[in-house]
Amino acid sequence: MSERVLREKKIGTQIKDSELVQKKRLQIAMGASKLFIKRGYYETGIREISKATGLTIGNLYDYIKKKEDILYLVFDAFYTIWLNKLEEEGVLEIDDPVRQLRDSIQKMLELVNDHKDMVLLMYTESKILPKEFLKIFLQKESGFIEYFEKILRKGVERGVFRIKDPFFLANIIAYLLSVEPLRGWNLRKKYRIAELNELIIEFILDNICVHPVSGRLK
Amino acid sequence: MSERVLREKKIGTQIKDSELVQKKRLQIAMGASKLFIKRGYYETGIREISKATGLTIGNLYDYIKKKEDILYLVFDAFYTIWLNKLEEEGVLEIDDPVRQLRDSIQKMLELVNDHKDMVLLMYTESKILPKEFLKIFLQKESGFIEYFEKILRKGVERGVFRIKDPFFLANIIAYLLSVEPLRGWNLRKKYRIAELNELIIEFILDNICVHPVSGRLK
Amino acid sequence: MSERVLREKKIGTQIKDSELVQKKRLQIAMGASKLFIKRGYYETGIREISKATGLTIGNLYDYIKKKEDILYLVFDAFYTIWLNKLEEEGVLEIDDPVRQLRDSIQKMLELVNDHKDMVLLMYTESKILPKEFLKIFLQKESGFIEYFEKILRKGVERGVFRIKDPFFLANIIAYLLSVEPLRGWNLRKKYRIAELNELIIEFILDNICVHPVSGRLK
Amino acid sequence: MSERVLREKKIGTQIKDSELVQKKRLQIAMGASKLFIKRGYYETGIREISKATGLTIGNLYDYIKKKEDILYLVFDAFYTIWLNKLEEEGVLEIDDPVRQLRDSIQKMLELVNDHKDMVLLMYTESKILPKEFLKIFLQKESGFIEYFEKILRKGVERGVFRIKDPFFLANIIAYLLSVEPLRGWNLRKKYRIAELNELIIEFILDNICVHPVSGRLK
DNA sequence: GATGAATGAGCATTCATTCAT
DNA sequence: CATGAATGAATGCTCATTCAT
Repeated sequence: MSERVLREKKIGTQIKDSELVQKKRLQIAMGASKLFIKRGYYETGIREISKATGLTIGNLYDYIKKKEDILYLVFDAFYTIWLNKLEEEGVLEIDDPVRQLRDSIQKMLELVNDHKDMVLLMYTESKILPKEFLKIFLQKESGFIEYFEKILRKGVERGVFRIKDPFFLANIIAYLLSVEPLRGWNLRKKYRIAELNELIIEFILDNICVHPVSGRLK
Repeated sequence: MSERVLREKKIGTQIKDSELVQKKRLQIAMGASKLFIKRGYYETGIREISKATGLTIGNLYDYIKKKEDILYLVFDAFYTIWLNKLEEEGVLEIDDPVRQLRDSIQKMLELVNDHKDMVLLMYTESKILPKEFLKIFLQKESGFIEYFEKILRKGVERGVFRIKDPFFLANIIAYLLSVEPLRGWNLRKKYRIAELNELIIEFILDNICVHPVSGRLK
Repeated sequence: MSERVLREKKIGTQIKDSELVQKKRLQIAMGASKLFIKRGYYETGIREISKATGLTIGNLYDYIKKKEDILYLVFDAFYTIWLNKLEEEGVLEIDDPVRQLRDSIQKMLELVNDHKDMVLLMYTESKILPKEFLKIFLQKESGFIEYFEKILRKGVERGVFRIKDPFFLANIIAYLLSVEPLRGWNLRKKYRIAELNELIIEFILDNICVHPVSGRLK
Repeated sequence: MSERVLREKKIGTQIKDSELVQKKRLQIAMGASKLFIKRGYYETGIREISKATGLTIGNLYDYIKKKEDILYLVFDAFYTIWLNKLEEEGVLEIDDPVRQLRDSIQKMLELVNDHKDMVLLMYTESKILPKEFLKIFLQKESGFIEYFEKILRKGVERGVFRIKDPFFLANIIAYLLSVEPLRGWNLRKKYRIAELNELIIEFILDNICVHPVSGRLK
């Protein structure tokens, strides 16, 4: 997604078998994510997490140092999953900026909609992350925004986009991807997911493209 | 802001003197808000709130039933303050839709920037509100969106706005008002507040207005 | 015992009624001391202490900050008790150095023997005290040694004691008072308490006095 | 040191190769002793001991049954070391009781001063030893006291010591050897080690000898 | 004989809430 | 109405010990 190398900050552990560590941490992330989504970080106890992950409490703590680390594990796991999904989709290699932007937004909206609870969790609980992990988290997010910025600049160079400030717009686009998780309570009154996604894409592209692209306008 | 009557949901209390109740509840809201902003809801204890508000713990519980109620008191107090501020500003009575929209957004962005921590708190902690209070909270938010929707419809009628879906756009506008609190960590790298506000206003208006209005374009 | 003022280091508390604080802290000290003596500091849990003191755990923690504080409370209570006992005995006002020394040692040995477990506890667990409290504890102990030093110096001035180094000897005397708690396992094989005390007193006085005083020698 | 046979109480083990057992147990004792001295028995975890000894936890438990056993291993190892040291020094064979007593005390004081932390540990933590091991520990200590008692009796027979009760005095002498570890916090304010040792030796000998021996008195 | 991951009871401590005064 | 001491279940976390490999 970005050339910048995101050095993986490692949570300390005594366990020596590093494959096992990875496996169990994924297990923890998957088990805990459901609970965090359902009841929030603070209302979820270690005992519940232990039960949900199938690890005993002591064993759980062989793979983390503090409860907060679990939140990082959860966020990290989903980020990884999402990045893999996007790569699989092939949007990273599309040459035409208009199509690349449209498809990227489309795919990401689908991703967000499939995991809206997780997105919401990230917005509401990322403040809990230990500072070092918060930094990594925001860095990954930054890489994500840079991806949009690059597409926008490419489009400007090729004369298909008319944009005053690609950095600003990239941030806005990234932000708009999360309307549903954050404002869904109101938007869901009127639109179904697919409609909403269509509206968002149009809203962005109409604003940017030199030649109208919106399907509906035709 | 909205004709819809927002029936005040009352928190139960044994105290008879209703003026006293109102006074103390404001006292609680103001004292607690600082703490919630600084350390979050869960990390703020009742004892701290008691100290910050100048009420003894027992007395505090004469005006609330559960800790969660305090969060509602806080949110409610700020909503009231903000609505009053907006009314004072006179934007509600502006006739020209373009000017009214521009000024409304401008004022609200200023309000948001003066209280970005509180806005962030509302986004991150509103999930904690007891369901009944969450409903009220979202209703008030709805009224707020309706206000934008009305301006937009007025502009469409008068032929100064070209908008496909005023409801959708009103939601997007309301959502965009909070970019700074939610995405500030990245945007602050490049822009000062005033610049950012300018960019947001342009972004919205350029998208809507039949005749270009953006200052910079001229 | 010493003119030096031992400023009481206060353990923090939220409780406002300071008489209550004193009462409850004594209650804690008395309850906990038995447990510490029986099973040691580390093997005694807060839950046991709660039960033994008749305070609920939460209430217990209204009067202390950490478990370690309880140890200080225990030591402090006994020090106070012992000092009062010694004052009551009237040994502080005896004028004749020989008689004052003999009676002081006698009384203190009795005190030590009545509380040998507590003395042992103080030797074995004082290392656990928070540094600030350990300092106070040792200061009190110092005052105690100074008391002996003064008697010794008085005796030297009056020509009834022949002593090279009163400070050293005062330390030795204070140390010898605790033979029974620390070496009792071996001494008890042969002596009853009274005999042992007599032996200790003789051992010290024979070593110091210009004119033989030992009862047995007469 | 004593004719009494101290039957070595064996800690159970499944390991057949008894030389290996001895080697590993010494390894454990040496590694653990440093930790116990630095942080005390209770604050030292098995994992730390495992690391410090270079044995994996599982392997550690092949040579002990409970954590307490390690304490015994530590105490035992040092006792052995000390006894060997004393034998090497040749004090056991000195014929003249005055010289033998003086040299024995001197050597032991040096030993104690070289290992004051270990001596202190023995005083403060020996209560933790399983009863069976505590008994052995005290028996060894007894043998040690008997050694002094014998010298004293020999001196009495030869008319160079005037002592009422050699058993009592032997206990006192053994006890006085540990003043520094136990009362050092106060004595160190005024004396350096060598001075203190000199004072202790004088104090004992002056008390015992028919003819004054103290170097300083001359 | 050696390894180290797994166990889970146990620990000290916190904190929203109550209620006698 | 106000006070603040009392409650005790629940929390995050540790650690001696075991046992399958």
